Amino acid sequence: MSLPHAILTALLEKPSSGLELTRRFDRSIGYFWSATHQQIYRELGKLEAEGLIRALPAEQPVRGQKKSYEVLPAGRAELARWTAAAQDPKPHRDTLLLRLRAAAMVGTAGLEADLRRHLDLHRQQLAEYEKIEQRDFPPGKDSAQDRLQHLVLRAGIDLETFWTQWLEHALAEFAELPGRDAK
Amino acid sequence: MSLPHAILTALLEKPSSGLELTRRFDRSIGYFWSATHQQIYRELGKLEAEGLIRALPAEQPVRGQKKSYEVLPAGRAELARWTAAAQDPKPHRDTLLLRLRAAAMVGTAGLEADLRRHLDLHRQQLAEYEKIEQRDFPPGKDSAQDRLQHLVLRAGIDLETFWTQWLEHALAEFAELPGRDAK
DNA sequence: GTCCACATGTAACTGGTTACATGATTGG
DNA sequence: CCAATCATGTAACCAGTTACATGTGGAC
Repeated sequence: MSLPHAILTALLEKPSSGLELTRRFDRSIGYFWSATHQQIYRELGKLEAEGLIRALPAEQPVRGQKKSYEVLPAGRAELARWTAAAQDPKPHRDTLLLRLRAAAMVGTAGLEADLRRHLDLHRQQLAEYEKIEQRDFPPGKDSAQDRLQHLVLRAGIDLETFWTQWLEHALAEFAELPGRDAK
Repeated sequence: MSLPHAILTALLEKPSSGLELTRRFDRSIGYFWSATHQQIYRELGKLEAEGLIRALPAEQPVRGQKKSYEVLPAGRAELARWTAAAQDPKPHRDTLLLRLRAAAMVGTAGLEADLRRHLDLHRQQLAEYEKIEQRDFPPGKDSAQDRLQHLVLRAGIDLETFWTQWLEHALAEFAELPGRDAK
């Protein structure tokens, strides 16, 4: 039950239309909560029906016509409630680790190439985050909002750093494995 | 499409019944691919129907009676195929980071307590992983299988280390935030 | 003989993904 | 006026979650 709250957050940051939201879910917010445009439109409909957001301009119930939304007080209240409520961490699901464990049983043939590819992807993501950090968080900016958003970005940077290091370590191990395609 | 492969891996490590698998998905495998017993029974049915696994002993189609499975050659082949196939990383979804970003808009009231709770949970998990590392991977054990499994555990340890550090950092930031319940 | 733990399942629901449909606007 | 792009949506499907159902076997 987090997508609606992700959308509320995005709309509080800036009132937007469905497509604008979709674009922002491809960067920024999407870095830790991804969503497709289909999900977003579906959810916008629900949120509007529940009275948490409303369409901005003079009614435009026309298909193909831009429709922007803003958060209503009830929406802000719901987001505050949800943010403060205790939540248990969701169980992990990581395919790459699973594949490594599978490789311990059926052999590592073919896996190495994909590890390299992932390493590359993580390096790119890391570079992107670091660019964002330099652009959006210069030394001066440290209001409460800035600090919190910076903290989130920091998590992204540290996570990507972890993955690149771990993948480098894994590839090094692969290199000195006895039977490269061991049963 | 990873649950069946998680089960195949677990069954290759050791033929098991549904409940035994469930227990192992609460530790070990479950640390990076969790599953409930309902999922597991459903999937065991499918895998058997597809001829990737088979029930072990003299047919026991009795409810409430233990039924163990083993992997068939076709199952092993499918697992090897899947392990080697290129796969794109799945989009991230992290509620805690989302809540922090929401807090930048609606205030941090109430969030701090839950961060502390999460910090505690991650510390416990880290301690558990480290215990497992000492127990299962003493200096001598370094066959190809051991190395691969150790690599997976290493990822778990490093991830929990990252989270504990990040949460400590986040809590420190909270402590010196100007308006503790800033709008 | 009753209770409880072990063991296997069914059913309904929710959230995310994939594929497709449709209208509006703009540049050539 | 045609293609490309912007923009909003529908529908079918799939995986994971939650709630519940049912049977066995041993302890008391």
